[in-house]
Amino acid sequence: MSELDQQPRLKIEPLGIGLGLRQQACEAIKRAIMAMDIYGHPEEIRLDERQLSQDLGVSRTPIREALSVLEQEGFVRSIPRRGIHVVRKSKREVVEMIAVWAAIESMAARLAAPRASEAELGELRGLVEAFRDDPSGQLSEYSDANMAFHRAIIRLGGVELMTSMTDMLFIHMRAVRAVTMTQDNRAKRSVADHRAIVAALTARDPDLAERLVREHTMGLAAHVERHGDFLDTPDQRSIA
Amino acid sequence: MSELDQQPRLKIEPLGIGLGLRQQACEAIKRAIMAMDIYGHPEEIRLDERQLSQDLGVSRTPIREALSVLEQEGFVRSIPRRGIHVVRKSKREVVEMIAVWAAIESMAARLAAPRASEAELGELRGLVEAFRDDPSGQLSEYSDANMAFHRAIIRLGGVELMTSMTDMLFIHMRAVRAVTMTQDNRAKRSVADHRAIVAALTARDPDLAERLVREHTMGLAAHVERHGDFLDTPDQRSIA
DNA sequence: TTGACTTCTCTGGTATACAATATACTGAAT
DNA sequence: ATTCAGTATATTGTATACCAGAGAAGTCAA
Repeated sequence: MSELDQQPRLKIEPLGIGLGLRQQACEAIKRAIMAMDIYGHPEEIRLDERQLSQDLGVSRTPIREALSVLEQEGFVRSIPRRGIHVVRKSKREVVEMIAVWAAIESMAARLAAPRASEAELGELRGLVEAFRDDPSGQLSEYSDANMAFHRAIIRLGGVELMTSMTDMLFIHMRAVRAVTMTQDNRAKRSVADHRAIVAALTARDPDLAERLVREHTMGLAAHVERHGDFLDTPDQRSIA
Repeated sequence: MSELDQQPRLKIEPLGIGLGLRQQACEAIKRAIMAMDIYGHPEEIRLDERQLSQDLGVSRTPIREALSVLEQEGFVRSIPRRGIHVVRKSKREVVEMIAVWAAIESMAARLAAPRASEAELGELRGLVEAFRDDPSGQLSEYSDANMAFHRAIIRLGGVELMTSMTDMLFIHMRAVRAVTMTQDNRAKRSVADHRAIVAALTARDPDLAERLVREHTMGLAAHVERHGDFLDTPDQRSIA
């Protein structure tokens, strides 16, 4: 076994092969979907299997399998003979996703309060204090740090399933984050909430940590409920 | 439009057509997986695409797409040129699923406390009181009623995403339920817990309802943590 | 002029054929 | 006898060809 270390082995990356063409197509399409601003233009975004297949240079078969996965993940919706289109989450769906997120993260915070090491809490504190002053100027950076903070709390809960499930939710909410962050001076208040959450975790208070996380995230849900009408202004009747 | 009503039209169900052959295959395979006792025999359960295709009478293409979905849902795992096998959830994975379930259901209970109508609470009470005496004799029936109770609470939360997400978790835990129910006189204590939960909801106490649901379900998680070693006795090294 | 019917085309759904790879078995050489 | 290598087979991954259904447009009749 020790030969593995001294072996030069020119670590060539299994580029393309070995990972399955389906996963590549899946990732590529997912990136393409996230790259475009779904909520920017109001018309339906349709996906053509043949177009995608010749764009990616592969056959339709892996494209279709990738689209199956994406449909299962909720990114696209396939109507039998009508086409495949990118789903546009309605306000209600976004609010529901935030509620599930709040449920999971608050439980994670409860679990994290006794579990987290001092070092982990230190990292968490670093994520918050980097934007202790008004983050309004660097909203994009703060948005990333914000997500990193919440993901860190969930990770500290020690339940990997929570991490994977919320990661999927976060991907969906990626397009919504930026907009909500700009409204209503939420970024500034967010920092204060985060500091209180870290304090509760440092005090090893599960009940308080759980409550703060829940109220913080459910506050976002209420905010989207009030000001998130832009999500389904065009027509959610076309989907429903 | 009124002609549609008087049209005899022999309402034939779109059996096979109209729903997509993929979904049918997906459902069929899922049912087959759930039908067999996964944790009964220790050997790996392998699935052969061609076998499935000729069993179901369709080509391999829809089978493959169905398996893609099932893999995404966590029922099967596909190793590139090695085959597809049914996943056997490890004890850790089951405990994590229960923890996520607890997170979601406790939040649902919190939301349900102010929302639920008296009629809905009455139905809930009916589910509990049907087994007010010792349910040890009818464990199978009680197991179903137990699941119905928890699903009802989550439904009362009013967040549909919670229902769909936990339904997926429940499907996975279906094989585990029966075993855990028989151990340690859990069924009897379960009834008492459920009655307390209904009382908290009836009293419109969100905090108490949340706490009771959480402690009840996390108690199950702790129970599986202690006595659920049968889940990965054979070899979870073959997967990991 | 308008409405209904027919046809054409575009799209996704399905099936089959082909290619690549991993495993297992067999043979030979040491 | 044991081990290594090569080949064969089995199984999955990919591509292409074909089919069916839905929508739109055009034409004919009232």
